[in-house]
Amino acid sequence: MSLYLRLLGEASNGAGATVSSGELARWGGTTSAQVRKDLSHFGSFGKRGLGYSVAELRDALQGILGLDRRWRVALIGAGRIGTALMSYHAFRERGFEIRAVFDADPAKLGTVRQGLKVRGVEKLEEGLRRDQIDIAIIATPAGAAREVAGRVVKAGVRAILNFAPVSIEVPVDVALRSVDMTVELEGLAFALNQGVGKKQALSVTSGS
Amino acid sequence: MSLYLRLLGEASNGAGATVSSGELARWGGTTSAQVRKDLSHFGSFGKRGLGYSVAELRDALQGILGLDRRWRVALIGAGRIGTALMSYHAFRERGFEIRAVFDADPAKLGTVRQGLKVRGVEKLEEGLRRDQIDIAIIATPAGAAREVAGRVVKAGVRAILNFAPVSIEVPVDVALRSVDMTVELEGLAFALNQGVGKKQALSVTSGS
DNA sequence: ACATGTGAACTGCTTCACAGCG
DNA sequence: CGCTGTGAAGCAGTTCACATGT
Repeated sequence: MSLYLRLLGEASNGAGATVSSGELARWGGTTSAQVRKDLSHFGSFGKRGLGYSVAELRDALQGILGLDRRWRVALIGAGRIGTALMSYHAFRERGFEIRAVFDADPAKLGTVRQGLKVRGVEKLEEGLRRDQIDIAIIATPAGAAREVAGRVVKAGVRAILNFAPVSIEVPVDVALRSVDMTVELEGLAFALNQGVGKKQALSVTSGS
Repeated sequence: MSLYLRLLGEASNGAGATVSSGELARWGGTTSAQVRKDLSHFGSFGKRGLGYSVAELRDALQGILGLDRRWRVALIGAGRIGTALMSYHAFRERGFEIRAVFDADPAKLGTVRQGLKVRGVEKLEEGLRRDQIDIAIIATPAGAAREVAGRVVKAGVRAILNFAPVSIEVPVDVALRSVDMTVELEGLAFALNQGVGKKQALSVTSGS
């Protein structure tokens, strides 16, 4: 749960050098037992009677989540969402470096955005391999997403973040995450329709 | 699960007028029993020995998900992500209309983007109420997200879609969804770190 | 005394298996 | 005969409760 890592980052400002499972729980909207189970699954980081050292726990989580190294990311699709992602500083801060950008539109080919030259999709496989890309972000129109995903997988990339509003199938040895804003909005509409505000609530967040 | 609705939309091109639970399952990456359970939870839409009528099921799901009406959406934050969302046609197609845009930057105040005039955040509460906003999308920098969320809730909006990379707390009678791209990438990094490609896979999608 | 770490009970969801209807 | 709808079994993840260590 990379959520904890974020919580720690927020907590380190002003809070003491130690946090209890209860504090983390209140912050994260869960229970203290939940927090302890989650963390204990990876090892024993806490000190009994005290809690968890913020700094220690943060370092441990960074190691577990693989944030102690840099990841090479390719962005496929330089449309509205793609360009927004290029300038999303939170990525770089967390060790995710966008090293390559591809697009099918010849008009965009060769243009430089955020210091990155847009390459043609026909050079996708070659580029992914040459730049040793770890993670591919698909920000193409829905129609192109499936084909792109297939090519990305064939080129040997084993992690895909999909922003296109289509379901994508990948081999079991490829990690896939989909961010579908329409689905999220529909979830909210559903909640409102069921009568949030009457007695029941809905609060969903995706975790690691 | 609004995922089914999307699948139906994709299936309606070319496929027959009827689908079996097995077909939906393969498309959605689950099992036939799962599909039947999910759908049966809201009623009996299928015909035994045949399957589900694509058109009938789609209409039923639209009703359940509240997509038979239009939802009034406000966008708070007209930065990179915000502007990308404004031109995201999939929203409008699904009945989500962005009716108001707010931003704190005086330079953007009054400018028109995608046919929407940017208003100052100080008029947030007034605007939300006047335009009878159903859903607020928070696309502000991380630092401002919490304050904005609080004001939105106080103004009576009961559904929030948060794009800022911070955890937000809302009363139980407010529906909240968070789209955190950094968390998604971290999830992928974690999967790669654990050795996807060895024997285990990770495939996560958020549903309704 | 305080807060972790963990076995035990529990809850909710997924899978199985089959009766029933077209 | 095929596929749905659903009770029953199985499983994973959460909550409870307490023993243990500082």
